[in-house]
Amino acid sequence: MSTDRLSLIFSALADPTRRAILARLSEGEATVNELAEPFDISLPAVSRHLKVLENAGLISRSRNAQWRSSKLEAEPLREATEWMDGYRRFWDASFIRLDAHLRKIQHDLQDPGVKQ
Amino acid sequence: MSTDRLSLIFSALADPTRRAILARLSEGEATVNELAEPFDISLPAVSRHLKVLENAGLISRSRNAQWRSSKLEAEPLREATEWMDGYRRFWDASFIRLDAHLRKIQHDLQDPGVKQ
DNA sequence: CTGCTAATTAACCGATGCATTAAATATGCG
DNA sequence: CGCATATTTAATGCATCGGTTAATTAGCAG
Repeated sequence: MSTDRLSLIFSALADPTRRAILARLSEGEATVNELAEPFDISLPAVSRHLKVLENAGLISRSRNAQWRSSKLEAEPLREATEWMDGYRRFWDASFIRLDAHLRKIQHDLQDPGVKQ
Repeated sequence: MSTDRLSLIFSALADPTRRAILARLSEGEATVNELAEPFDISLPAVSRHLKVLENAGLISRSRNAQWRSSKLEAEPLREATEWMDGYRRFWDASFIRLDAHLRKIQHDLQDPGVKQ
């Protein structure tokens, strides 16, 4: 029960079919049938992938007659990126340089003016 | 079978305990016992979380006597962020403005110089 | 109302995930 | 060697996941 938001987002993204669906939706809204077309899985399976994406906030859906259109909602990706940014200094080259620089300054303050 | 790298990374990140372990490791290497301490789950459970993180490339491990030390490896976070960057224009305000700007330029080229 | 199309829900199934406890393995030390 | 500590593996249980087919719901068109 009570799964936190970030877990919902990451586990929604953990499935390749769902990521493919998001990729398709980045080109525009689509109905369930349209989304299902490229995959050789059944319609109910796609329908449940969409529910997972919706629960994670990654898509929203609207009804137009008997068609349900899905739309990409990228806010959760912002949240996930924000979380990862907390680790940026461990992998981003420019951040690593900044880190080293700050460490050097720190060092120089404690042990200033080494000649040569 | 043959799970792709991104899926491994995202599903490793989908568990709150594992994210907490990464957070702890961002402050420095730690042994299994040290990592287990804040949680009220068994040692074997922690051990398996570490295996998941290792399989995703998010940590590396070394042995020192009977202690196994885990170290954060952030490269997979770079990969995940890179994937998300493909969607940046959908959520990053400055990217959205850029998008609008580019669209305007495109429009002006086709329909130039509307006076006043 | 009937029938058609779109989509979801129900019922089921096998695989995987995450936890447990108990047993096994690895390493250093007296 | 024999023991203590650190960690992993084995065996097990239960819940969730991702798929299926069959049945149901929703909306429009005649």
